[in-house]
Amino acid sequence: MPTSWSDLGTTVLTRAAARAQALLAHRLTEASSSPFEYRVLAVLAGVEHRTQADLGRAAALDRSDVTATVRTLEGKSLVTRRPDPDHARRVLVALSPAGAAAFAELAVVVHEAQSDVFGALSRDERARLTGLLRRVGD
Amino acid sequence: MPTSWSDLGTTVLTRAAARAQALLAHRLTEASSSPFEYRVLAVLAGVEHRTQADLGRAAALDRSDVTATVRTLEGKSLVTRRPDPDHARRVLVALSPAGAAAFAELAVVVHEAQSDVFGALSRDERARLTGLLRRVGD
DNA sequence: CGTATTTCAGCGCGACTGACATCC
DNA sequence: CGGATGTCAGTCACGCTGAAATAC
Repeated sequence: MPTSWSDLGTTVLTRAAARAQALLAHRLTEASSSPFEYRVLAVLAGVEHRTQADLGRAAALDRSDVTATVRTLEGKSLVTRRPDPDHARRVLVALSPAGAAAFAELAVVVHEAQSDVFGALSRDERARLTGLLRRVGD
Repeated sequence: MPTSWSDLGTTVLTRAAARAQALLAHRLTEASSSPFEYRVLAVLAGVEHRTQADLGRAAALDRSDVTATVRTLEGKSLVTRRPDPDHARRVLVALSPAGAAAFAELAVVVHEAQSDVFGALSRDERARLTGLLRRVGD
Protein backbone atom coordinates (compact mmCIF):
# COMPACT_ATOMS: atom_id res chain seq x y z
CA MET A 1 0.00 0.00 0.00
CA PRO A 2 1.63 3.22 -1.17
CA THR A 3 2.13 5.96 1.38
CA SER A 4 3.72 8.55 -0.89
CA TRP A 5 1.24 10.95 -2.37
CA SER A 6 2.23 10.44 -5.99
CA ASP A 7 1.71 6.68 -5.84
CA LEU A 8 -1.83 6.80 -4.53
CA GLY A 9 -4.46 5.44 -6.86
CA THR A 10 -6.54 8.58 -6.51
CA THR A 11 -3.51 10.70 -7.39
CA VAL A 12 -2.71 8.75 -10.53
CA LEU A 13 -6.35 8.92 -11.50
CA THR A 14 -6.65 12.64 -10.85
CA ARG A 15 -3.48 13.43 -12.75
CA ALA A 16 -4.57 11.47 -15.80
CA ALA A 17 -7.97 13.18 -15.72
CA ALA A 18 -6.37 16.61 -15.42
CA ARG A 19 -4.27 15.94 -18.48
CA ALA A 20 -7.29 14.64 -20.35
CA GLN A 21 -9.34 17.69 -19.49
CA ALA A 22 -6.54 20.04 -20.44
CA LEU A 23 -5.96 18.40 -23.81
CA LEU A 24 -9.66 18.30 -24.60
CA ALA A 25 -10.16 21.92 -23.57
CA HIS A 26 -7.14 22.94 -25.63
CA ARG A 27 -8.48 21.28 -28.76
CA LEU A 28 -11.91 22.82 -28.29
CA THR A 29 -10.50 26.26 -27.55
CA GLU A 30 -8.47 26.09 -30.73
CA ALA A 31 -11.74 25.43 -32.51
CA SER A 32 -13.31 28.51 -30.86
CA SER A 33 -15.47 26.37 -28.63
CA SER A 34 -15.41 24.95 -25.11
CA PRO A 35 -16.22 21.72 -23.27
CA PHE A 36 -19.53 23.15 -22.04
CA GLU A 37 -20.56 24.18 -25.50
CA TYR A 38 -19.62 20.82 -26.96
CA ARG A 39 -21.59 19.00 -24.31
CA VAL A 40 -24.70 20.97 -25.17
CA LEU A 41 -24.22 20.54 -28.90
CA ALA A 42 -23.66 16.82 -28.49
CA VAL A 43 -26.91 16.39 -26.58
CA LEU A 44 -28.79 18.46 -29.14
CA ALA A 45 -27.40 16.53 -32.08
CA GLY A 46 -29.90 13.98 -33.22
CA VAL A 47 -32.94 15.41 -31.42
CA GLU A 48 -35.08 18.21 -32.79
CA HIS A 49 -35.21 20.17 -29.56
CA ARG A 50 -34.94 19.90 -25.81
CA THR A 51 -35.89 21.98 -22.80
CA GLN A 52 -33.01 23.53 -20.91
CA ALA A 53 -33.71 21.45 -17.83
CA ASP A 54 -33.63 18.25 -19.86
CA LEU A 55 -30.52 19.52 -21.56
CA GLY A 56 -28.83 19.96 -18.22
CA ARG A 57 -29.75 16.47 -17.10
CA ALA A 58 -28.59 14.89 -20.36
CA ALA A 59 -25.32 16.83 -20.44
CA ALA A 60 -24.68 16.57 -16.71
CA LEU A 61 -24.62 20.34 -16.56
CA ASP A 62 -26.03 22.48 -13.80
CA ARG A 63 -29.13 24.55 -14.72
CA SER A 64 -27.23 27.78 -14.22
CA ASP A 65 -24.41 26.61 -16.47
CA VAL A 66 -26.93 25.54 -19.08
CA THR A 67 -28.36 29.05 -19.13
CA ALA A 68 -25.00 30.68 -19.77
CA THR A 69 -23.84 28.09 -22.30
CA VAL A 70 -27.04 28.18 -24.31
CA ARG A 71 -26.97 31.96 -24.45
CA THR A 72 -23.41 31.85 -25.72
CA LEU A 73 -24.35 29.32 -28.36
CA GLU A 74 -27.33 31.45 -29.32
CA GLY A 75 -24.95 34.38 -29.73
CA LYS A 76 -22.96 32.27 -32.16
CA SER A 77 -26.19 31.32 -33.97
CA LEU A 78 -25.46 27.66 -33.38
CA VAL A 79 -28.63 27.18 -31.40
CA THR A 80 -32.16 28.58 -31.39
CA ARG A 81 -34.31 29.25 -28.35
CA ARG A 82 -38.10 29.54 -28.36
CA PRO A 83 -40.70 29.23 -25.65
CA ASP A 84 -42.45 25.90 -25.32
CA PRO A 85 -45.99 26.47 -26.69
CA ASP A 86 -47.43 23.99 -24.18
CA HIS A 87 -45.43 25.13 -21.17
CA ALA A 88 -44.76 28.83 -20.99
CA ARG A 89 -42.03 28.52 -18.38
CA ARG A 90 -39.92 26.20 -20.51
CA VAL A 91 -37.55 27.09 -23.29
CA LEU A 92 -37.00 24.76 -26.21
CA VAL A 93 -33.46 24.70 -27.50
CA ALA A 94 -32.64 23.34 -30.94
CA LEU A 95 -29.59 23.05 -33.13
CA SER A 96 -29.46 25.46 -36.04
CA PRO A 97 -28.04 24.26 -39.37
CA ALA A 98 -24.86 26.11 -38.52
CA GLY A 99 -24.90 24.40 -35.13
CA ALA A 100 -25.19 20.98 -36.70
CA ALA A 101 -22.28 21.78 -38.97
CA ALA A 102 -20.25 23.10 -36.07
CA PHE A 103 -20.95 19.96 -34.08
CA ALA A 104 -19.80 17.76 -36.94
CA GLU A 105 -16.51 19.64 -37.03
CA LEU A 106 -16.11 19.65 -33.29
CA ALA A 107 -16.78 15.92 -33.11
CA VAL A 108 -13.65 15.42 -35.18
CA VAL A 109 -11.72 17.70 -32.87
CA VAL A 110 -12.95 15.81 -29.83
CA HIS A 111 -12.01 12.54 -31.45
CA GLU A 112 -8.51 13.88 -31.96
CA ALA A 113 -8.42 14.83 -28.30
CA GLN A 114 -9.21 11.23 -27.38
CA SER A 115 -6.16 10.20 -29.37
CA ASP A 116 -4.11 12.88 -27.64
CA VAL A 117 -5.06 11.36 -24.32
CA PHE A 118 -5.20 7.64 -25.00
CA GLY A 119 -2.76 7.49 -27.88
CA ALA A 120 -0.29 5.42 -25.88
CA LEU A 121 -2.87 2.68 -25.41
CA SER A 122 -4.05 0.02 -27.83
CA ARG A 123 -7.70 -0.27 -28.70
CA ASP A 124 -7.98 -3.20 -26.32
CA GLU A 125 -6.30 -1.36 -23.51
CA ARG A 126 -8.57 1.63 -23.98
CA ALA A 127 -11.60 -0.59 -23.66
CA ARG A 128 -10.21 -2.23 -20.54
CA LEU A 129 -9.41 1.14 -19.04
CA THR A 130 -12.84 2.64 -19.63
CA GLY A 131 -14.41 -0.55 -18.33
CA LEU A 132 -12.49 -0.29 -15.09
CA LEU A 133 -13.12 3.45 -14.84
CA ARG A 134 -16.83 2.95 -15.24
CA ARG A 135 -16.83 0.71 -12.20
CA VAL A 136 -14.96 3.38 -10.26
CA GLY A 137 -17.13 6.28 -11.40
CA ASP A 138 -20.29 4.55 -10.23
CA MET B 1 -15.93 5.56 -31.82
CA PRO B 2 -18.44 7.05 -29.40
CA THR B 3 -19.99 10.35 -30.35
CA SER B 4 -22.19 10.84 -27.30
CA TRP B 5 -20.54 12.89 -24.61
CA SER B 6 -21.03 10.43 -21.79
CA ASP B 7 -19.33 7.59 -23.64
CA LEU B 8 -16.14 9.47 -24.40
CA GLY B 9 -13.04 8.10 -22.76
CA THR B 10 -12.14 11.50 -21.39
CA THR B 11 -15.61 11.83 -19.89
CA VAL B 12 -15.47 8.48 -18.13
CA LEU B 13 -12.00 9.33 -16.89
CA THR B 14 -12.99 12.77 -15.66
CA ARG B 15 -16.07 11.48 -13.91
CA ALA B 16 -14.15 8.79 -12.06
CA ALA B 17 -11.53 11.30 -11.02
CA ALA B 18 -14.16 13.74 -9.80
CA ARG B 19 -15.66 11.06 -7.62
CA ALA B 20 -12.24 10.06 -6.33
CA GLN B 21 -11.36 13.63 -5.46
CA ALA B 22 -14.69 14.19 -3.75
CA LEU B 23 -14.39 11.06 -1.62
CA LEU B 24 -10.81 11.82 -0.67
CA ALA B 25 -11.61 15.43 0.18
CA HIS B 26 -14.58 14.30 2.23
CA ARG B 27 -12.48 11.90 4.29
CA LEU B 28 -9.79 14.51 4.87
CA THR B 29 -12.30 17.20 5.75
CA GLU B 30 -13.86 14.89 8.31
CA ALA B 31 -10.38 14.61 9.79
CA SER B 32 -10.07 18.42 9.91
CA SER B 33 -7.57 18.43 7.08
CA SER B 34 -7.51 18.89 3.33
CA PRO B 35 -5.88 17.39 0.23
CA PHE B 36 -3.37 20.24 0.06
CA GLU B 37 -2.39 19.81 3.67
CA TYR B 38 -2.01 16.07 3.30
CA ARG B 39 0.17 16.47 0.25
CA VAL B 40 2.51 18.74 2.16
CA LEU B 41 2.60 16.49 5.21
CA ALA B 42 3.27 13.44 3.04
CA VAL B 43 6.26 15.08 1.39
CA LEU B 44 7.60 16.23 4.73
CA ALA B 45 7.24 12.80 6.31
CA GLY B 46 10.57 11.03 6.24
CA VAL B 47 12.73 14.06 5.54
CA GLU B 48 13.99 16.43 8.20
CA HIS B 49 13.11 19.60 6.32
CA ARG B 50 12.56 21.06 2.89
CA THR B 51 12.42 24.50 1.33
CA GLN B 52 9.02 25.65 0.20
CA ALA B 53 10.03 25.67 -3.44
CA ASP B 54 11.25 22.08 -3.19
CA LEU B 55 8.11 21.23 -1.32
CA GLY B 56 6.03 22.56 -4.14
CA ARG B 57 7.93 20.57 -6.71
CA ALA B 58 7.74 17.38 -4.68
CA ALA B 59 4.04 17.75 -3.91
CA ALA B 60 3.13 19.06 -7.35
CA LEU B 61 1.76 22.16 -5.70
CA ASP B 62 2.04 25.66 -7.06
CA ARG B 63 4.33 27.98 -5.10
CA SER B 64 1.42 30.21 -4.15
CA ASP B 65 -0.57 27.25 -2.89
CA VAL B 66 2.44 26.04 -0.92
CA THR B 67 2.62 29.37 0.87
CA ALA B 68 -1.01 29.28 1.96
CA THR B 69 -0.97 25.60 2.92
CA VAL B 70 2.22 25.81 4.94
CA ARG B 71 0.92 28.84 6.83
CA THR B 72 -2.25 26.94 7.66
CA LEU B 73 -0.25 23.95 8.86
CA GLU B 74 1.93 26.26 10.91
CA GLY B 75 -1.20 27.66 12.50
CA LYS B 76 -2.13 24.13 13.50
CA SER B 77 1.40 23.60 14.85
CA LEU B 78 1.86 20.63 12.55
CA VAL B 79 4.80 22.23 10.83
CA THR B 80 7.64 24.57 11.71
CA ARG B 81 9.12 27.26 9.51
CA ARG B 82 12.58 28.76 9.93
CA PRO B 83 14.86 30.68 7.59
CA ASP B 84 17.56 28.70 5.83
CA PRO B 85 20.85 29.69 7.54
CA ASP B 86 22.74 29.38 4.24
CA HIS B 87 20.18 31.07 2.05
CA ALA B 88 18.30 33.89 3.68
CA ARG B 89 15.56 33.99 1.07
CA ARG B 90 14.58 30.37 1.63
CA VAL B 91 12.32 28.99 4.30
CA LEU B 92 12.90 25.53 5.71
CA VAL B 93 9.74 23.67 6.57
CA ALA B 94 9.79 20.67 8.88
CA LEU B 95 7.24 18.36 10.44
CA SER B 96 6.61 18.93 14.13
CA PRO B 97 6.03 15.91 16.38
CA ALA B 98 2.34 16.75 16.30
CA GLY B 99 2.59 16.95 12.53
CA ALA B 100 4.16 13.51 12.31
CA ALA B 101 1.38 12.12 14.48
CA ALA B 102 -1.26 13.86 12.41
CA PHE B 103 0.24 12.47 9.22
CA ALA B 104 0.16 8.95 10.63
CA GLU B 105 -3.53 9.33 11.37
CA LEU B 106 -4.31 10.97 8.05
CA ALA B 107 -2.47 8.21 6.19
CA VAL B 108 -5.07 5.79 7.53
CA VAL B 109 -7.85 8.11 6.44
CA VAL B 110 -6.37 8.41 2.98
CA HIS B 111 -6.04 4.66 2.76
CA GLU B 112 -9.73 4.36 3.60
CA ALA B 113 -10.48 6.84 0.83
CA GLN B 114 -8.64 4.58 -1.62
CA SER B 115 -11.02 1.80 -0.61
CA ASP B 116 -13.97 4.14 -1.01
CA VAL B 117 -12.90 4.79 -4.57
CA PHE B 118 -11.50 1.47 -5.74
CA GLY B 119 -13.52 -0.82 -3.47
CA ALA B 120 -15.36 -2.35 -6.41
CA LEU B 121 -12.08 -3.54 -7.92
CA SER B 122 -9.91 -6.49 -6.97
CA ARG B 123 -6.29 -5.96 -6.06
CA ASP B 124 -5.31 -7.15 -9.52
CA GLU B 125 -7.74 -4.84 -11.24
CA ARG B 126 -6.52 -1.88 -9.21
CA ALA B 127 -2.96 -2.57 -10.29
CA ARG B 128 -4.01 -2.88 -13.91
CA LEU B 129 -6.00 0.34 -13.70
CA THR B 130 -3.19 2.38 -12.19
CA GLY B 131 -0.79 0.90 -14.71
CA LEU B 132 -2.96 2.04 -17.59
CA LEU B 133 -3.58 5.43 -15.97
CA ARG B 134 0.11 6.03 -15.55
CA ARG B 135 0.58 5.64 -19.27
CA VAL B 136 -2.20 8.14 -19.84
CA GLY B 137 -1.00 10.67 -17.27
CA ASP B 138 2.41 10.87 -18.92
C1' DC C 1 23.39 41.63 -14.29
C1' DG C 2 20.20 37.35 -14.36
C1' DT C 3 18.13 33.82 -11.50
C1' DA C 4 15.62 31.91 -7.60
C1' DT C 5 12.52 32.26 -3.55
C1' DT C 6 8.50 33.79 -1.03
C1' DT C 7 4.31 36.25 -0.95
C1' DC C 8 0.04 38.33 -2.56
C1' DA C 9 -3.66 39.50 -5.69
C1' DG C 10 -6.27 37.73 -9.07
C1' DC C 11 -8.02 34.67 -13.03
C1' DG C 12 -10.38 30.60 -15.33
C1' DC C 13 -12.65 26.45 -15.26
C1' DG C 14 -16.00 23.25 -13.53
C1' DA C 15 -19.32 22.16 -10.04
C1' DC C 16 -22.33 23.92 -7.24
C1' DT C 17 -25.75 26.73 -3.98
C1' DG C 18 -29.36 30.10 -2.83
C1' DA C 19 -32.66 33.10 -4.14
C1' DC C 20 -36.17 34.79 -7.07
C1' DA C 21 -39.99 35.11 -10.36
C1' DT C 22 -42.69 32.36 -13.11
C1' DC C 23 -45.70 28.88 -14.42
C1' DC C 24 -48.40 24.13 -14.15
C1' DC D 1 -50.61 24.58 -2.50
C1' DG D 2 -46.28 21.80 -4.13
C1' DG D 3 -43.12 21.22 -7.80
C1' DA D 4 -40.64 22.37 -11.85
C1' DT D 5 -38.31 25.98 -14.68
C1' DG D 6 -35.15 29.67 -16.11
C1' DT D 7 -32.13 33.31 -14.47
C1' DC D 8 -28.75 35.67 -11.70
C1' DA D 9 -25.42 36.17 -8.11
C1' DG D 10 -22.13 34.16 -5.74
C1' DT D 11 -19.05 30.34 -3.63
C1' DC D 12 -15.44 26.81 -3.60
C1' DA D 13 -11.40 23.82 -5.01
C1' DC D 14 -7.63 23.56 -7.87
C1' DG D 15 -4.27 24.97 -10.92
C1' DC D 16 -2.44 28.75 -12.55
C1' DT D 17 -0.34 33.91 -13.81
C1' DG D 18 1.85 38.42 -12.79
C1' DA D 19 4.04 41.35 -10.00
C1' DA D 20 6.69 42.72 -6.17
C1' DA D 21 10.40 42.36 -2.79
C1' DT D 22 14.41 40.02 -1.48
C1' DA D 23 18.53 37.38 -1.82
C1' DC D 24 22.23 34.97 -4.33
